[in-house]
Amino acid sequence: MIELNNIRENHKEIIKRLKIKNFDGEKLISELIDLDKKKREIQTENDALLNKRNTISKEIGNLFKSGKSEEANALKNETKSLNDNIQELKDSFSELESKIAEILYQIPNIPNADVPLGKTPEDNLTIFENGEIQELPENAKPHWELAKELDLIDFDLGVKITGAGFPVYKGKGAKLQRALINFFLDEAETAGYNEVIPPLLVNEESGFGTGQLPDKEGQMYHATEDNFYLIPTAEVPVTNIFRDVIIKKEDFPQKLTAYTPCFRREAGSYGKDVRGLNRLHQFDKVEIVQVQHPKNSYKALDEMIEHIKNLLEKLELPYRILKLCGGDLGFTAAITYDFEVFSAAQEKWLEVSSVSNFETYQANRLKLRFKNEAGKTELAHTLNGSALALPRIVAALLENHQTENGIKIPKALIPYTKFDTIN
RNA sequence: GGAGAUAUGGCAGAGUGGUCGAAUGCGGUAGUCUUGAAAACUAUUGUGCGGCAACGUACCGGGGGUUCGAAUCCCUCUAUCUCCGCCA
Repeated sequence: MIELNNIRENHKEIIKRLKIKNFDGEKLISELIDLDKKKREIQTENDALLNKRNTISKEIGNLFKSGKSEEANALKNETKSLNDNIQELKDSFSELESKIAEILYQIPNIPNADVPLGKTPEDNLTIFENGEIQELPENAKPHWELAKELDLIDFDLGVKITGAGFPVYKGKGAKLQRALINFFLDEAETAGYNEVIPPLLVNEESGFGTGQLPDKEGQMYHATEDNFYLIPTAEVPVTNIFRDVIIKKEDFPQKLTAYTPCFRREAGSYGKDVRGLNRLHQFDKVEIVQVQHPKNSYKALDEMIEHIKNLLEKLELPYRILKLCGGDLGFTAAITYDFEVFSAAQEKWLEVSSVSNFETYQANRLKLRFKNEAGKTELAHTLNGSALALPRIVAALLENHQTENGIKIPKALIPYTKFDTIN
């Protein structure tokens, strides 16, 4: 969430910037400033009372020690009314505090000044395009047909075992998954990321830390018995490694990568868009996460973009990079770049990666800080990106690399699949 | 799942009602000494909130209670450890 200090000092600028996200923060923020002012007044008042009580208590102690119990008992009465007062102030203080928190949770991250204006995905800015969009043979098929014919993925079997959106990968289809995961992890390691294997279920606190909670619990599966959530992305457990951490500045940057399955409920979308691998409830993803000194976070973002470009080029897929417009930007992101690959047989672009800088928004929730040059604690910046999400990559690989003799595996991937064709 | 024990600063570890934000040791930082380093010595060294600051205030696993006053007493939750059971 946004830092209260920042809102106190720059509320006009913040309201203006939030408009890029099509978020009207005027009312909430003025309410916030009001509550904050009241809260500080109460604290000052209460601190003075507490000070008084502490002083008196000490005196009582001393009096008892020197045997003057009558005087001590007289003082006791004095603290009675003080305590009533203190309790009252304490109550209104915590009430104000929770009201403030509640409002802060409702305000999205401030978009970077560089974020383009716009309301819908159509307004996203294509900033880069690479790779030939190849001519496919006349009888080119979409991936769900290819997957069925080649017996790579069994969607119906998944329906039987669990439900729609939980496919079963078989034979070379399963091996292709494993190959991609290993390929992505190796590439991330080469780029300096340390691999971790985090839990796939997280507690409530972790959900708050990265911004899935409150309000967005609908996207997550919830194990109510133990109040755990199935992770929608490795971002959640991996970023929460740094919850409540003060890192040494020489430990910057922190670069982690993790392969995990991801679970998304994603209710409410039907039809062609969710066909085959386009949208699943369970899918595999390799995530990259960075914790950075604020000075370097945008450099790190560029580096992450380069990393993902490299992956797509090695997979020989035509892709483009979009800079998300304000309206399409996520709640917690300051800026986001989406990577899309072209699905030849479906004749559309599929999102395969999303790279974001959250600046201090998550760090503030996580209390992820470092000591700056002046010795003060300061919030770090967090970033993450998919590198990459598997299903749509698989879809694009099948569709784009289909030939009359089967599916051709890109050269970079053959050492991992140990086969060069699927037929 | 059953029984018992424990939870204190970066770490180890004292502290069982007031003078405790907390002894001591290790570690960190700065300095003295040294050509330099080590050793030794000296000082300093948690976090949040309010305040320009002085300073005030809160925090001893979390929450609640008793008390004029709680790290210390009571209740409760959670985590860890040991033993038993079960299991991969």
